[in-house]
Amino acid sequence: MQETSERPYHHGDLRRTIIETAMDMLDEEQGWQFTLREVARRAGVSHAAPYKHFADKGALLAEMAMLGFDRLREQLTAARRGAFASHREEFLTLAHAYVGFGTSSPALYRLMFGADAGKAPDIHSGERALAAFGVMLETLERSQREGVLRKRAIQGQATTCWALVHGLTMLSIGGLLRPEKVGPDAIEAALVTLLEGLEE
Amino acid sequence: MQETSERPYHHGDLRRTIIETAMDMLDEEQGWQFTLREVARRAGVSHAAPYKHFADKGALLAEMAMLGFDRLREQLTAARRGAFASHREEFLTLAHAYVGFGTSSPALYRLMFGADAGKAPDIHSGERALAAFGVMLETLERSQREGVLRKRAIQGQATTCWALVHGLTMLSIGGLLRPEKVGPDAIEAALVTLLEGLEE
DNA sequence: GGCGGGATGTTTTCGCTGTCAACATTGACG
DNA sequence: CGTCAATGTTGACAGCGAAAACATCCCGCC
Repeated sequence: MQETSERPYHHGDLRRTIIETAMDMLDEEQGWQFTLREVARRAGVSHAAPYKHFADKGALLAEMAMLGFDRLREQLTAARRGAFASHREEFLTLAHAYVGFGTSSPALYRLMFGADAGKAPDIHSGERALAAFGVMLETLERSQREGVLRKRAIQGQATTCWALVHGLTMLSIGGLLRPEKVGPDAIEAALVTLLEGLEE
Repeated sequence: MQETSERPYHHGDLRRTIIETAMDMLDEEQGWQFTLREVARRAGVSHAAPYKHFADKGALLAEMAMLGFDRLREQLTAARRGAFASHREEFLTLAHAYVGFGTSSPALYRLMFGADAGKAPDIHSGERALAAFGVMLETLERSQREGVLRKRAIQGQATTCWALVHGLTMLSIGGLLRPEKVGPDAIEAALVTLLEGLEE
């Protein structure tokens, strides 16, 4: 009854296991400096096994980034599902969901927008990333159609929102928006200020 | 007349040379994956020489990030020196200088705000970094004193500005604000929208 | 039923890296 | 003039990403 060596030669679902293990390490190490060999070790396979599923480490990171965009989209659509008293409340909820995603998965968020992601040419043009951005854009468009926002080029307004929220997220991740530095409600204040610039 | 071996045993100013070489490679490789050994090679010294000046690669990167904050401060103060027709013009000039710094030194900017920088605990609390942030803060405070802005907590307004500008810079660096994607004046539009939220 | 090939995993090997320790050279200061 | 600290060099070590050669297994086809 020696079950230590029961492991079959083929893992069965290594690709998924590798991604999950790598995701765990991304969180633990707060960065993607983790070793592909260590991922393999944790997954219980030889150090070269991952190369049967990913051309190189960059390919694995790219896949992880995509997964990040999927999760972001899910989290945003989930946040939008509620009933809102006002456009303003809806906007704020969505924005907080976005920032919350980043602060609860800081390393993943950084990976999604990092320089390495930019090297894989179309990470941000792929439909999985665009779907996430789309959630924000739709909400904005609807608000504009209903006359709550100034009628300006929607792209400009979307850029403004996105940049502000992205900036808040990044700064927050970096620990630069801690309450003792910028006050307790800095994020909320920033979002409200943005709204007042957007609204009529 | 063999001047190849004229090199003295001691370099004379290796610390500076290493930093400059590393800065060059930071630009070329669009990231800080460059090799310490390659830096040494280019500097014409042995592969271990850098360790006489930097405890490890992280220490070199931290010093480079500090240098980045120095440059940012210089660029911002330089931009502020002109004469401005309005507070609005001054603000826009400053903001463009900030974004311009980031887009003309993308890898350096990323390094300054990257996760690795966050590991060296006080990179963003050191006076060199705070001096850069201070330029923006001063300008904002002056505008508020002169009654151009809503009188709200200055920290909240500063956070808003900083987050928006930081976000614009990051997105721009990532190539996500290219004119064919978000229109030609997206950055300008975002800044104006922000101003309208800040102003009375 | 068996067999052959493609997918998946392992082992081995390579060059390279960051870091360290031991040693060499030099200039400054007693 | 001698010695010491700062600075540079050489050589070593373990670990890494990647590729090549080899092993195992599952699946469809005869």
